[in-house]
Amino acid sequence: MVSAEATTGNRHLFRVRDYNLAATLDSGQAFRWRHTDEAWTSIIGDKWVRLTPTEAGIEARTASDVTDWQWLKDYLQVDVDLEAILRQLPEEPLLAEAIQTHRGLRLLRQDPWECLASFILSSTKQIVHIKQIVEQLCSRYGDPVDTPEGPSAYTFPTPDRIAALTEPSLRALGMGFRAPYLLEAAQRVDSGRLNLKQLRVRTLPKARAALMELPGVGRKIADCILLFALGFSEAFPVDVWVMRALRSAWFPNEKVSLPRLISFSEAHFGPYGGYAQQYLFHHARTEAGKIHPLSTS
DNA sequence: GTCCAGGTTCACG
DNA sequence: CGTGAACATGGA
Repeated sequence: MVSAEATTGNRHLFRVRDYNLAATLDSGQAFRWRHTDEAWTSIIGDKWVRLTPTEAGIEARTASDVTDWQWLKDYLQVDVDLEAILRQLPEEPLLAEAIQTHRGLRLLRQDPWECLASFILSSTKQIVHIKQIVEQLCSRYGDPVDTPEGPSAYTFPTPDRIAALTEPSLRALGMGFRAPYLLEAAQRVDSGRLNLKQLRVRTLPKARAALMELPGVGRKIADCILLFALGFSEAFPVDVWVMRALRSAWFPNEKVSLPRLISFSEAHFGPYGGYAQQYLFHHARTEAGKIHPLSTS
């Protein structure tokens, strides 16, 4: 018996409604997706993937034949009941507006190592630049991947590959003071001193504390890994954009410190706060792009 | 040239 | 706990 989704070959249709592919892949949770004529292309694990939104759902295409598509189903989180999650978020104007504007924005389930390494490189960097550095890292130290045609593609380099590098060779990719942080993280993961997969089955505070033992990983970056890779949907990364959104919408003309905003978000947004955070973040960034950078009113 | 970017760390009240 | 400076680099 063949189920509706058991397509063999290099194409597969994920029947899913309410999935905003553009918002999901371009909202700063993953850094390797490229948008070309209606489709999104990236490397997941060791596979080249192209995704196209269609009426029926998401059409996926790979370079070579695939028999089990579970890895991609997990990555995209197509089985998540988004409506049920959104119903559990507080009903407030700014959040409602963000959800309305970017209806169908989802959270991905990424590889923990790639997510950790990428966000170590993210601190005080614009997303466009993070993408550039990540691509440099992959093309220089990743393994080549089969593609249908076009430019060559590479995997995200494994921890042991990066662990064997030197700080200057990483700095040569333009990552600046983040280079020693990435190197140290790679060495700890490679040596087994940090077991990323095991963090999934720990409590959120313990998993967060384990991540924050890494140099260059504070509360915000730790929460990104917890939310985007380890499945902790209550994690709520507070970056500059979310910080501004929280201050303007929840604490207008009040001086609220970052630690207070963090404890507020922890108590206020609940078990799926991470979704609220991602809507607020994406909404803030896209709204900012619509107005002139210098118009502050 | 100036400002800012999905922050973290360290020093100091 | 709260604040301020330093940290590299490049896009706007």
